[in-house]
Amino acid sequence: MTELGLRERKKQQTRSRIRDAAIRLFAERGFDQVRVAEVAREAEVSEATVFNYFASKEDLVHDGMADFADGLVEALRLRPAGESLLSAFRTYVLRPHGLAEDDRAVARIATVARIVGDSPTLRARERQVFDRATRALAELIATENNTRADDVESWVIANALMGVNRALKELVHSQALAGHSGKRIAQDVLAQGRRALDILDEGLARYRTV
Amino acid sequence: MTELGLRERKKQQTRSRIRDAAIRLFAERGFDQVRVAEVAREAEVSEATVFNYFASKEDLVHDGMADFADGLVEALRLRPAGESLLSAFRTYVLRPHGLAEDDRAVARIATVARIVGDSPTLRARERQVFDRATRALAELIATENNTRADDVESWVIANALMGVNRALKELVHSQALAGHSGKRIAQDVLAQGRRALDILDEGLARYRTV
DNA sequence: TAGAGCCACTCTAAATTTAGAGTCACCCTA
DNA sequence: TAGGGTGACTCTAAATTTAGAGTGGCTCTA
Repeated sequence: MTELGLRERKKQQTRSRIRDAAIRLFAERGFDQVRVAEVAREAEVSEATVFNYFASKEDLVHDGMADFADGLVEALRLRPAGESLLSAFRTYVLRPHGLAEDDRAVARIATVARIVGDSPTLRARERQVFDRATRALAELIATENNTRADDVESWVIANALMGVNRALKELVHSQALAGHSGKRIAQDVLAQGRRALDILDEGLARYRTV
Repeated sequence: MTELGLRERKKQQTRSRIRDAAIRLFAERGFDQVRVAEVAREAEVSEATVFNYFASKEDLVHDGMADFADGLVEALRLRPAGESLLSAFRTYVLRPHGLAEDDRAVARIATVARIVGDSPTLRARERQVFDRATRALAELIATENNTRADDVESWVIANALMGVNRALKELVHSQALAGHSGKRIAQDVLAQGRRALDILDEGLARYRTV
């Protein structure tokens, strides 16, 4: 499809080499026991180049995590004119993500999940990433509704939506760690995603009497 | 031994990738049927980079040939003070070249020999390479003897020495093409080398009556 | 608590690679 | 024999990578 030029192709290769090397070393010895210089050496690249591609050591792992979190915000921001927020969210949550056909990706996810789980630094960073995305989402909603940026309603909605997104990510991680197949994980994500969407639709009234 | 830095290591890798790609393509389709742009594509490098490393398309093949020819000149130029030219030449001819332990190198030599044999352009270039080296050797000898650069004696000696060098190269090529082992080739080179040196020692007197 | 060491990260200049346009010799064909 | 196409090779500016010398926070130890 996308005929990439030589320059662009090499950049992708370099980025992959660095990230793969990092994940491999982190998985072996733990995030804090590996220096960035070692990642660079393993990837056959200078330390400066590592920082050209990743803003921080933590980003070597959370690379895609920020993209994942921002992905929701962008999908909602760019939804077709006239479509409701909740409808666009439904589409986004139920979209195909390719895990069913890619067990190697599942294995990578499991590895990353373990690395993150083992490192307080990385868990903190993950919260930060989601927090920032949630903030951005709240601002988007507030803007669309012409309300103040710190409007409580925007925050509640943003948290609810990002919460679902994050919960599904957690689901994928735990399933991947449990060694489940991509196919099964995809099924579970779909089922749990629908349940979450239903809850959002109905609101919390049903919990009032619990 | 030699701890090469990252930059130098990558340059060697790039040079190898280009040369290997070129040899592979030339062996498949012939020297004239392959464009430099294709070599570049196969080596995953821009065309400009190919010319950064090799002055001409022909040098993709004769890469080492010029080094080989110049190697003799340099070895003689840098010989220990006081050692005679012929003595240094003997040392050079009988030096270990590693072919006995490297049958992959022998295979590469055979491939290159076939490519060169099939291309008039490349055969002409090979003659040119040896011619230039012979010229340089003659000048070196003339300089050392304080004679004019076009002194006949220097030329005779230079041609004799380079002739041996070249004959041994031809021997290696034909043996490699015949599929002989590196070990056997090394033995033959040594034996024939000694014979050649003997002839140089004795002079041509023995042929006077033939 | 001062000092030493470690390590993530930054900065700068130099080296290398790339894209792209252009030159030139050669061959082929009308 | 003029004109068009091909392909080796050159040139320039911009992009990328590297070496190497910092900076600054943190921890450990005397």
